[in-house]
Amino acid sequence: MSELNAVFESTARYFSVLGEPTRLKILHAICKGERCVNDIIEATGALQANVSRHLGLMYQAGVLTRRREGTQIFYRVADPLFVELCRTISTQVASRLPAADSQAETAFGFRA
Amino acid sequence: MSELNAVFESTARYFSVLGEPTRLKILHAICKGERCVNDIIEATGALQANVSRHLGLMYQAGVLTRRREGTQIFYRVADPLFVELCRTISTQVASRLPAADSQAETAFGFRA
DNA sequence: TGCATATATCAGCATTAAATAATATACTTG
DNA sequence: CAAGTATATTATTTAATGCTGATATATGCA
Repeated sequence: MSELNAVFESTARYFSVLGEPTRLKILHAICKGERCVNDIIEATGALQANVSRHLGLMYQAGVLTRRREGTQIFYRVADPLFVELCRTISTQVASRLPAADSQAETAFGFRA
Repeated sequence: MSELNAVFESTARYFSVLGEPTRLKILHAICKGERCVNDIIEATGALQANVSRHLGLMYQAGVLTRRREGTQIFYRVADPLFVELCRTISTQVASRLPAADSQAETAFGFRA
């Protein structure tokens, strides 16, 4: 029974990875295919150090995958499940948002 | 483009609801069927006030559903999807946990 | 070898968000 | 009124974020 606590805490940490706007922005930026860090920086408008930290965090959590090509590194979502997850939740969440319904459909490539 | 930020923030808040060990413990406690608050308090070992707050939080987030019967209130998971979600993630997460594999199968009623 | 580019990492700081505990109080129903 | 829950308050603590800036690593190219 007590060992389950470890599972709960790890799982919580996992969900927390997805519980941050900037990281969702990053996921959104690469949900249609891999992108190099520079592209992600531009897409999110965040600072390089911050983007790198978030990418490293998501990579370690197993949400993202890396691939090096020359001097740049391409990130992609490890499992399509994550994107679908974000899409599902964001669609449901957006349906409760005032007058943001139209935008919901563009998040995470819904029907894009 | 800027309105998407609202979606990202709401979605992040949503995932954050699942990103807390005590709340996952609560979900685990009621994943097989509805439970009254007292049962949940016992199952989690948390204080009544805290449990109530977590329950209220998850209820408002749309994760839980309420039902009153006399003086007690029964909570249940709003959508089986959530439980499956937790099960999926916790199973994957637990597979990386040292020597906790056996426990993973009991979390959120996996193969129970 | 040496330099430039792309990315990662680290440190320090200010701010904010959230959790917990503890306690008290209010509400609802029988 | 009693039992079961919800809510509110306060204090404390923990942790995450962003920013700035500096530094480190890896690759490619001259």
